[in-house]
Parts: sequence; structure tokens; C-alpha cells
Amino acid sequence: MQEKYLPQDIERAAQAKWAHTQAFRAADDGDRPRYYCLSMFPYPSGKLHMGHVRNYTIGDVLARYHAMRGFNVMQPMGWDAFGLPAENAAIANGVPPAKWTYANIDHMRTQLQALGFAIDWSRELATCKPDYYRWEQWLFTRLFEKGVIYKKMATVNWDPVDQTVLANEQVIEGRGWRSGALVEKRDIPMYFFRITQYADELLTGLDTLPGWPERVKTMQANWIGKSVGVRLAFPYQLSSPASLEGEGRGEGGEVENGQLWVFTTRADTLMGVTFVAVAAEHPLATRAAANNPELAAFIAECKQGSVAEADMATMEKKGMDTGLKVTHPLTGEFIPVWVGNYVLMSYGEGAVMAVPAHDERDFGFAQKYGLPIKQVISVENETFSLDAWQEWYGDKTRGRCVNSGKYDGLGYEAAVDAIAADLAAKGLGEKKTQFRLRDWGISRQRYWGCPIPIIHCDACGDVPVPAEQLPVVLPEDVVPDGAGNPLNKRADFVNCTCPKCGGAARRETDTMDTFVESSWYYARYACPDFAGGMLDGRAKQWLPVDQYIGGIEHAILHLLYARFFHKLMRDEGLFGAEHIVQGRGVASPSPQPSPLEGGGANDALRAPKAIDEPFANLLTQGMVIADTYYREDAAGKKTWFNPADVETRDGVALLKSDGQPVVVGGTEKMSKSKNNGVDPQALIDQYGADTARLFTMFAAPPEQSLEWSDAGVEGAHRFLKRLWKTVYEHMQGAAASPSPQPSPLEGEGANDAQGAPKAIKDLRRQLHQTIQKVGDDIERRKQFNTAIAAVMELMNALAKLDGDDATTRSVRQETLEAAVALLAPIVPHIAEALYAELRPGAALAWPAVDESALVQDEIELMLQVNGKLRGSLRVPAAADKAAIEAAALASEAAQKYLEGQPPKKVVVVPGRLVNIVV
RNA sequence: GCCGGGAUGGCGGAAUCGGUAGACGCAGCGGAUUCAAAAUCCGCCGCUGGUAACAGUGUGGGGGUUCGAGUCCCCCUCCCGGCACCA
Repeated sequence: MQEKYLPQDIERAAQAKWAHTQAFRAADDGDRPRYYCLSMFPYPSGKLHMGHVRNYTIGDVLARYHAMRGFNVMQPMGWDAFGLPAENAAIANGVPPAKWTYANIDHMRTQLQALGFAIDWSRELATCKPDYYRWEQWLFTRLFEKGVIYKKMATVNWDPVDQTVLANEQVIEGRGWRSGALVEKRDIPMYFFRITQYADELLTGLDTLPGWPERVKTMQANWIGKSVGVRLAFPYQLSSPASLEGEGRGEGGEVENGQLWVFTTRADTLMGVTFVAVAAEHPLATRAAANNPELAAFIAECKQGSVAEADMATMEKKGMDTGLKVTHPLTGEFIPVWVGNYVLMSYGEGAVMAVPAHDERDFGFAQKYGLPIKQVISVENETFSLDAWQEWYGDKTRGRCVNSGKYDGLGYEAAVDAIAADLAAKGLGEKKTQFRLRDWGISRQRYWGCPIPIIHCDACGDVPVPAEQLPVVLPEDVVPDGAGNPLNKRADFVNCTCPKCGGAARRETDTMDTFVESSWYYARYACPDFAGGMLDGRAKQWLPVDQYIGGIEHAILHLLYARFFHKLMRDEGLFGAEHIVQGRGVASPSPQPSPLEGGGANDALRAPKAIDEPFANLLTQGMVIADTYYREDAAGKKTWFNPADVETRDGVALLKSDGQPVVVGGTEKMSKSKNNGVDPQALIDQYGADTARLFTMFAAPPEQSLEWSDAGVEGAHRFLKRLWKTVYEHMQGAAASPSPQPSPLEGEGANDAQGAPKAIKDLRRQLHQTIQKVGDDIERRKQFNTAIAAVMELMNALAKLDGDDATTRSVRQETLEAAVALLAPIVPHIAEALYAELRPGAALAWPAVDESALVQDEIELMLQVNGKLRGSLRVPAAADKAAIEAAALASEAAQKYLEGQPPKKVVVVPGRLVNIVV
């Protein structure tokens, strides 16, 4: 055995062996239970970052653990290859996005392979390849014909200088990122997925996902935002535009009757409405602005700035009176109509009824513009005052109606019911369930994406591309210049013939949101080579994904879209005909298959699973963060330095190149802008993949953010060196000993109460406790840092075990074999090499727990007096409560505090503590 | 602004069901080894007082429940993620 731990050598050898034996090829057939372990695929941005290393190591630990326990594991990998950064790189460097993307993929694949992940590379896919996106286009055309996809107008960020649509990310403080021009909102036609049709199922489906983090389910539920309220109308009469002002009834001219619809969850406050507010894009606002230049200017101002909700919600609330009046649906009173910059056209009806007395935002608005505030809810012992908003004004749980005529005295629910009934009788309203969730607009005015398979024909309208003409191939030789979609300039792409009438037609040049590609890739991994359709029978066999791993930042959008897409594919019959109808699939997910005992178990077939949800278990990992360092010049411009170029001496951070100090700027998410990314490649080159893997798993639990630390990496590497050395010395001892290599102790031998020395018994107990804990930490708790800590403790204990007799050497052998196997999912290369030394020719197997080694005959309890720790107590493991209490009271510590008095109370928690209250 | 999460020694973190706060690792300090250094090995290590035994105190801040609270409840502060065209 080699004396030194040489990670580069053993990692190269292990990876070569795995490649040669195709060790990670998932079998599509066979009767071993399956385990589908999936990490979110990367965007091929250039090179791997630490977040990738962390994500894929977590997945790899789970995949390798399950493989060791006998599962048929599938862990695939692919590339989320369409997207904006490729276009940005093209603008910056003049390289076609396709070329840039494929080069990045090649480099990153090499990096992933160097980390030794147990990936089945035969299933690799890239979303920018026609053999992938053709099926997305195919599904689009099916859904378009079914009406699940439809076209409507939607608002986008428009850069008036670059003449292009901007992503929210490209709008910096209301201005275009390249031109610096003030961004405008502009309405353009887009295609939408009718995700709201599935809102209820997406909400109730969350209850069938016990393997998802509560917080992700809560976020999704809030995002879907189901609320029961009342949709109601404020009738109005408008005369011809010439006389729009005044009471709105108009003298002379044509009278137009209309209804302004709003949605409210507080119909009980309807009698307190003092104005209604409409969005700037609302038809009524447009109408009123026609001959009101001041209002038109205000509407134009509202249309400036980005469409991002965070911007909308934090800006100053502004409004303007339209001069129009509507009538209250119950009282017939005239109510003024305002335009409000805070009213969203895309939610509800694009208009809200304002009750300043009982809505905080309306209250502020009314105060600002001097609009009336009318109290219609009161709470006992509370006094209403116009001076300031008070919490109870908006509380619907405690109030009763006042100043509301026949509704006075009613509580929230009774008032809503009564008012809804009266509105319904007049045909001016009804109860309605409203979702916050909006339909998913997928049109992007960008080049590097999946073409939307629609042909525009003057005679036939929007015609979906027939299946036999798919895929609509995206030309890959295009270089975008940042001004508009370059596809529009490609006559060879745009010009085509209408599939219906054969006349000249134009191809749609918008591409799809890249979220569409990432919404179904998990299913395609089951059958990436299937040329006859989107999915084949293998998808049904592998799905749902047993374990999905990815960043918490995807908690809502990606995970919701993928759940939605899964249901679309189900209803398209892609998982088998029996699942087509909603809700007719298997009712609830089966529990996780339990690990196989002994690794064989042909009968432990995977139980039937629900096909309604794509991901049975979800793990959301935290970010990787690192220190930032900078220097500031006279003009206040900061230059950021990479942590790799900085060293800390005596608590002062110095730049390595000039030895001068730099400012420490705090710990932040690794990013290009702060130049604090640590390149995994440098780490692998210096310490090897196992050290990189060990450190990322040890430094923090998966769900928390992970702080980068060079010293921590050293520590991880040191542990692996020590592990290597321990095995080496053990093997040297074995070679020198007269007896052949020791076999590990099995059960009885060393464990016999009289036979074995205490040190041996204690170590074996710790060993088997550790086996139990590590399995539990990996499989149930998914907390790998404590699993590693437990093995470290075991190794520390082993180091203290002296002796060279046969029994000691056998226990040492048993302990080392188990420790190496327990670490194998985390540091597979070194484990492979050490196990080959400890057990030549044997395959790595998960160690079994020896229950008899866990038995203890005496245990230690802590002794508290008044809840404070005052001593400890040794009692037989079998002692009952009375015996423990007697022993506790008799103890020296108890006597000291009791001072001869009887205790007030004694609390005995068997196996834990005794608390004496004096 | 809205939704979700977090805060524990000098640092990363542990404490799994309300029961020994600080496991494990890093840094630091002391020692061994060495001509010396690196590497390695051994020991110490929350804070305050004390030579020590020990005592007090301590999980972002304030209050509460309990024999007992890092953990449960109420209020507050700060930090992070998401907000529909970044992926």
C-alpha cells in the first residue's frame, strides 16, 4: 500500500474504473427498486461555480448511498442551454450564442467528471438541441389546439432607444441597462399557458407532498393565493366623449351604459366605499384621458418604469381623478373614479373599490388626496379617529358593521353573505373565488430560445405548425446585437407557407420562456433517445423523481411550472391513458421505498406511485457565500479582489501581489460583481475532488448558506490524510504480525460481557451507534455535516485504542472497514482505494448494525436541582422511576441542596435526568 | 411593500420529541519532535471572578408559559431568498 495519500492518482484511477465498468448506468429494466435522484441542471454559463459543486455533491451523496443499499439508481445530467447570458456574451464578444453555449457545455462536463459524480452520462441532454425542443413544440401545438395555450396582450419593459424588450434584470433603476433610456411599459401580443385552470389542483396537490419542505409549500400556496370574495359592478352611464365631465350622465349626445367590475375580499365594507381606483391601462382611464391632457400625462407617467412587482409595490402611491362617476351598486350614490399607479391591470379586474376607513393603503391615499373616509366597521372599546391608521381598522375577525343600513350589527361572514345576496338579486355581483396566480406568459422577443411553432397567415390567422413539419429549427449561426430580435431579419426563417391554405405566411419569431424547457426535462431523462414522441413508457416507470435537489431561489417559479407541466403531460396521456383525466390517477404518493436489507431483495418492487406530481421529495440547498475585499479610489470607485488573491496576516487582509492592505467588505453570495467566487477547479487541482466534496458537505447543513473558508478546506484535507495514514499503519501492522490479516469481529466474540475489555466494548458500541447515526443522517435527516462529524469522532476514539493483540486488531479492522464505507458516498475515490486495501476484491457495501453491540448495562443521568445542573448519577439501565428517584435523593449533591428538608417535587425523565425542586 | 427563512464562542456549526448549550472542525495558546521550519503528535480553549475547588453568567433584543426554553407563545431589530422577462 502506498504510504502517502495522493488524491490525483487515486481519483484518476477510480474514475477510470467507473467509466470502464459503466458503474453508474441506470438499468431501464430489472426488478431492483428504483431511485431517481435529480439535481437541477445547470445553465452552461462558462465554468462550474461552488453552488454547482455543492448541489451536485448533495445529489451524489444520496445517489451513492442508495446504490450501496441496493437500489437501481438513476442520476442524470443535462444543460439548461437557452437563455439571456448567451445573447449577452454574443453582444460582448461577437460569438454566436450556440457556439458559446456548446463550448461551455464541453468545459463544464469535464469539470463535473473530475468531481467523480455518479452520473449516467448516456442520458445527457441539452435543451437547445432540436431533438429535445421539437417535443416541446409538439406539445405546444397540441395545447394550442386544446385552448390551454392562448394569445392575449401583455405589458413588457420597452427600451425606446434600443427598440427592444427588456428583461426585468435589464432594467436598472427604471432605465435600460445598455441605452440608459427611461424604460416604458408597452403592450404586445403574447402566448399564455392557462395555468390558472390548474390553480386548484396545484394548491391541493401540495398536501400530497410530505417530502417537501414546509416553507416551499407555504410559499407556493401564498403565490397561488386563493381567496374567496365578491366580484361586483359599479354601473355607470357615459355620454359621448364631448361631455364626459360632470356627473357622468351627460346632457345630450349618445349615452353609453356600462359596468365597472371590481373584486374584493371585503364586501362587508361595501357601504364604506368612497371612491374606486382603476389601473392606468384600464379602458375607462383611456376613455377619460381622451380629452383630458392632464390625465393623459399622468397615465403616461404611470406607464413609465419597470413592470416588476417589487418596483410597483415600493413606489410612491399616486393617483388622479378621472372626473368620471360610477354609481354604488346598492345605494345608487355617485362614486368618483380615480386612476391609481398602484392598481395592477393584471390582477382581478384591474380596478379596486376603495374603503379608506378599513384598508391601510386606501387610508393613506385618501388622506393624501383629501378623499372622504367613512367608518363602517366598529370594534368594541376602540375609537375610530381620522388622524392615524390603527391596526384594528382592517381586522375582519373582530368587527361589526355600522353606518351600513340594514347590514348594521352583522359580523364579517354574515355581512358578506347578505351583501353578496343583494348584489346577486340585482345582477350586479356574485361570490367568486379568485387566485393571485396569473396565466403564464411565455413569449420572449429573443433569439436564443425555442421557437414558438406558430405560422401567421393573413387568411387563416395563427396556425400551429403541423407535427410532421416539426421541429421548427432555430438557426444557430446568428449573432444578436442587442437591438430587437435578430430572427426578424432572417427572411429564410420568417418566410414560409401557411399549412392550411398554402398561401404565403410569416413564421412567429418570438421564442419560449426558458422555464418551459426546464419544466419537463426531468421526464425526458427517462427516455432521452426516444425519437417517436415526447416520452415513452420508461417515463412512467422512473417517475416521480424520488429526490430533487436545487437552490431555494427556485421555490416558486420553476417548481410551480414543473408541477403544472407534469399535469399537462399527464392530461395529454403521456404517462399512460389511465391517467389522462385529472384526479383519476393514484390518489396519493406511496411512501418512499424502504432500503433493501442485504442488497438483494428481488421482491421489494417499487410500490405504485402517484403520477400527479413530478417530485416526491425536495431538498432546497442554501447559497455559497464568501468574504469580499476591495479598494476604493479617490472617485469612490471600488475595485474588488478575489479571495484567492488575498491573504490575512495578523488579522489584516493584504493583497498578495503588492502586500498592501485591502478593505474587508463582508460575506456575500459568490458573484461576478463582487469578484468573490472561488474557482472549484483550483481547489480540485490542489487538494483533489474528495477534499472539495468533503468540505462542502462538512461546513454547513445543506439547507443553510455555506461560508467559504480556505482554512476549512485544509481541515477537510487533513482529515483525509489522517484516515489514509490510519489505514496504512493498520495494514503495516497486519503485514508484520504473525497471524494473517485480521477479519472483522462479528457479533458475539468481542461483545461478550465478561470476555471483552471495556475499551473494546466501548469502541464497538460507538462504532455501531455511528453506523446507525450516519445512515439516519444521510437518509432521513439529509444532514451530512453531522454524519461526517460522527465518523470523525469514531476515528478519534479509534486513535485512542492501544494494543496489538488479535482482538484489538480485529476491532480496528472492523472499525476501519465501516468508517471507509460510511464515508464512501461523500468521498468516493479515497473510499474506493482504502476499501480495496482493507478487503481486496470486495465491493463497497453499507455496513450492518450489530444490535448486540449497542446494549449498555449502566447509564448516566444528569441531576438537576431547581433546573440547574448539580451533578450526575450512574444507575442500572433497567432501573425504574422509583429506584432512580431514591438514588437521586440519596446522592451527595441532592443532600447538599436539600439541607435535610423534603423536596417540593421530583421530576424523573428515564434515560435523561432527575430534577429536584426544593 | 408583500410572501418565506435566518440570527448560538474569535469563526463555520452541534444540540433530531421542551431535558448536560457549544459535539465536530477552523483559528488561537501551551508542549513534544526538529539544527530550524513545514508537516505531524499531545494538551488547553464561551464570558466574568477565583491559584484552584467552585460560583455567577450566557443562544439578536424585550416579555410570557414551564420543574426545566437555543427549542413553544407574543412583540421588536437586523440580515438573506422570491416577487411572474436572471437562471
